[in-house]
Amino acid sequence: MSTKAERTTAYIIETVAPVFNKHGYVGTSMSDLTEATNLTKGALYGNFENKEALALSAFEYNRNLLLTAIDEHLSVEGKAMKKIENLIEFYKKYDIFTLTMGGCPILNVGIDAQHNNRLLAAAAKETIKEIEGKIALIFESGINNGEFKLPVTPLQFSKQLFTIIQGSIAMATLTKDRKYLLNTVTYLDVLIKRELK
Amino acid sequence: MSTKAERTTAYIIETVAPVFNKHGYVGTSMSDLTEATNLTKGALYGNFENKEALALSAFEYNRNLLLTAIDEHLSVEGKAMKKIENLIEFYKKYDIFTLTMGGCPILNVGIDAQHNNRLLAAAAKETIKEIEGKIALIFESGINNGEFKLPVTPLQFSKQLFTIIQGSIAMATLTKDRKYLLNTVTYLDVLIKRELK
DNA sequence: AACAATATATACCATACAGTATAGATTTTT
DNA sequence: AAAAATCTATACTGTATGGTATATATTGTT
Repeated sequence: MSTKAERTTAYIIETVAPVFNKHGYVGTSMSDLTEATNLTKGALYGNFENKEALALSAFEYNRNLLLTAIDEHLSVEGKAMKKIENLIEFYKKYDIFTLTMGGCPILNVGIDAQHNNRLLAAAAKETIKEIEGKIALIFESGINNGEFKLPVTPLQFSKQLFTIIQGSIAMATLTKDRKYLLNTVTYLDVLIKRELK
Repeated sequence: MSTKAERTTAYIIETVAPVFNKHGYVGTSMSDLTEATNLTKGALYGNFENKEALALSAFEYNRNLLLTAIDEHLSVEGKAMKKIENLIEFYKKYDIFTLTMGGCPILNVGIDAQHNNRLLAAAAKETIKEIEGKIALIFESGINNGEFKLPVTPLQFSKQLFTIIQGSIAMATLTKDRKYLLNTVTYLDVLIKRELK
């Protein structure tokens, strides 16, 4: 069983993660965090070196939630195409999935940190690379199984797929209209099946 | 000819716009702005009511630069398809276009302001609507001229087109890799020609 | 149960923040 | 060129910021 201190650290990260994700690194103050956690500065600074360390842990937490969800949807039984379809279904409801964390962490943190925090910006970039890699692996297996052929390399196809997904996430976020997710991600489904021969 | 005060106001907006666009509303301090403009607080507060008014004017300035560029590319001589192609060419070099303003104002301001400033968030949303409307008009004219047919309404097609464009802008920004713009926007070109029959 | 180790609360620091009052400088108008 | 209007610099609010020192509680260990 975990120690009290470990559970407190975990509690802080969980509680703080949506606050950072919503309001950004500079937009989140230490008092925002003491308020959210109902802890004092002493507790926060006892468990984390500074605000930046907190923000990095918070992003890592959200990132792990996302990567785990993606892994789950990609590890469904069946052919490669089935796995991709399952991932697309996940992204149709991505707004609901990211509701508790306060929006897409890649987009929010990545854009927010761009000119404000190198480490956070790098972490967001790295997460994109990981997701693209995961999707590319599925396409690769589909090719190796003779399931389909791709017009470009698996990684390139994965990048373009994820670009369209990220576009619909951005648009749904910016306009507060989930139809962008539904429509464009649905279109993506049609698109892929037409492209894979 | 314009008065000195008007020119100062214009100078402030121009100078301040990229700062706000890069660092966001909360991430930009009044002293950042006095530094950038080489003016004092007195000058800034003499010309603008407060920080929010400055940020709104700054966004409006960037937004106008963008809308003007889009208008220019859509008003090229020729058929509707030619206009769309011209717009796509513009977005291939969008990173260069937005270099001086410090990135895409819609994405930066829209995401940054999401949970920090209602007016800015609404302004970004409104700008998206305007752009989608402009593109939809071109598709509409193409249909009316008998140039092509669309599988969905002009506005819906425009929305999906812009979603993919905004996706490649987001990805290019987050990864600092302009290939996302080149590749996905190029793919978009192929896609449209296949879709329009 | 007593002790050592650790975690948290309180009070505080220097600095930075948005915003203001006012005096002096510069335009604009007459 | 003088007067009125306007713009800008300076000096100053009060408050909030991230971070720290230290005393007090709370845990974990023996």
